[in-house]
Amino acid sequence: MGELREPLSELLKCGLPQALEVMGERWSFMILRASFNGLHHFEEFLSELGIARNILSNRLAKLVEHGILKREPCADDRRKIEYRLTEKGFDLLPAMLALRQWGQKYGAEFEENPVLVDERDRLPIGPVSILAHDGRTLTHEDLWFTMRQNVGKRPDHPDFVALERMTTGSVTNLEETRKRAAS
Amino acid sequence: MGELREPLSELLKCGLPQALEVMGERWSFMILRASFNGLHHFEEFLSELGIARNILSNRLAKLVEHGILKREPCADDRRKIEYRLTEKGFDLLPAMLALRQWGQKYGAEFEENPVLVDERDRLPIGPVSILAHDGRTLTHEDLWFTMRQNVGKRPDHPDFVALERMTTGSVTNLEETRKRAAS
DNA sequence: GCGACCAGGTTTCGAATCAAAACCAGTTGC
DNA sequence: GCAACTGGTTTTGATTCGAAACCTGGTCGC
Repeated sequence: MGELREPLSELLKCGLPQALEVMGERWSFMILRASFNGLHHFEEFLSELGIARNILSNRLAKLVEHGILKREPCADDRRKIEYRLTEKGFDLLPAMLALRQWGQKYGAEFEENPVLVDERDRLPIGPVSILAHDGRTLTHEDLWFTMRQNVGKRPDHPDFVALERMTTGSVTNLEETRKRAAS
Repeated sequence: MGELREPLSELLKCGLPQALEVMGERWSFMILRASFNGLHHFEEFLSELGIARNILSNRLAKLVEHGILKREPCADDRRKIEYRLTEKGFDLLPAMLALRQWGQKYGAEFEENPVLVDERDRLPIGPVSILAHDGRTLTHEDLWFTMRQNVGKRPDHPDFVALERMTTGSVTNLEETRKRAAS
């Protein structure tokens, strides 16, 4: 009962630490944004971002090392190196846009220009969203943690073990649930 | 024509720098995650995260200063302070989940447990997604930059000024567009 | 081919940030 | 009143950051 809380916290080893290992460092997201904006060369990043030379060198190396960018010599001018997003890099777009939209919403000195639109109808994109498996958009109030073996089961299912409401951390476990089911 | 590229880059002052001002610092996202997991007290964060005392103190102060957490003395025990997410803090959930899912997808030593499910059917949530205004999910290939005044206009519209494909940075401008429209 | 120049780094060194540990100040339980 | 607990601050070294100088190929003009 009481011991559910603690193990649950302990078990919450999610992907966040791994994500932050690279992207948590200063400039990583700004370099990523520049890549998404079509920049490919060292000197372009350098002048666009106003980052120190050695730090840029270091970050690009780390992003390459982690497979977010790929580094290849330019065919036509072998002085130049091209840094391009990999599939893994492209997959960071939702995270970057979510951060960006949040910063825009609350940092907002002025409205942004240019604006991101979708190809189909040229209207601004909507907010980056958390979707259920069937496409409904969810908020933090809709989210719960549960053990893998409980997926899809109602909390009064006999095999149910534990469930925790995200954010509040209020726990529903077998005993409590049985009581509620019986009453 | 050629001068479009440069001003576009210059103008891309998006919300990202403002977002990173707070959330770009080490531990900020981990503290946020802990808050979403229902932790509220200094010593809880301390033992859960393994962060240094002074750094935690500093980060909590900054998160409060930026309105992501609110700090209030506990009613029943005035030694304790409660740190709770504000609306602005809750709005970081998509960004945090997107990062987390990305880290899970590529860092994945083992499958995560517990898992996030939605209240309705207890099935695992889907990937955090970029949505068009009408709810279609978009990828980076669907995204373009355009000036605010062009929103909703086709590129062959007479008032159209400039448009840039995200990622590749290939530019469509008035002259090119007219040519294509005429041919 | 040769010297000037350019892209992309590395090195050096002072400034800022991080982390571990010790210390400090209100509250509370007894 | 006194020990223990919560949430800090201070101090001191280790790590990281940033500005500027230097280095090493590749390219270009001629």
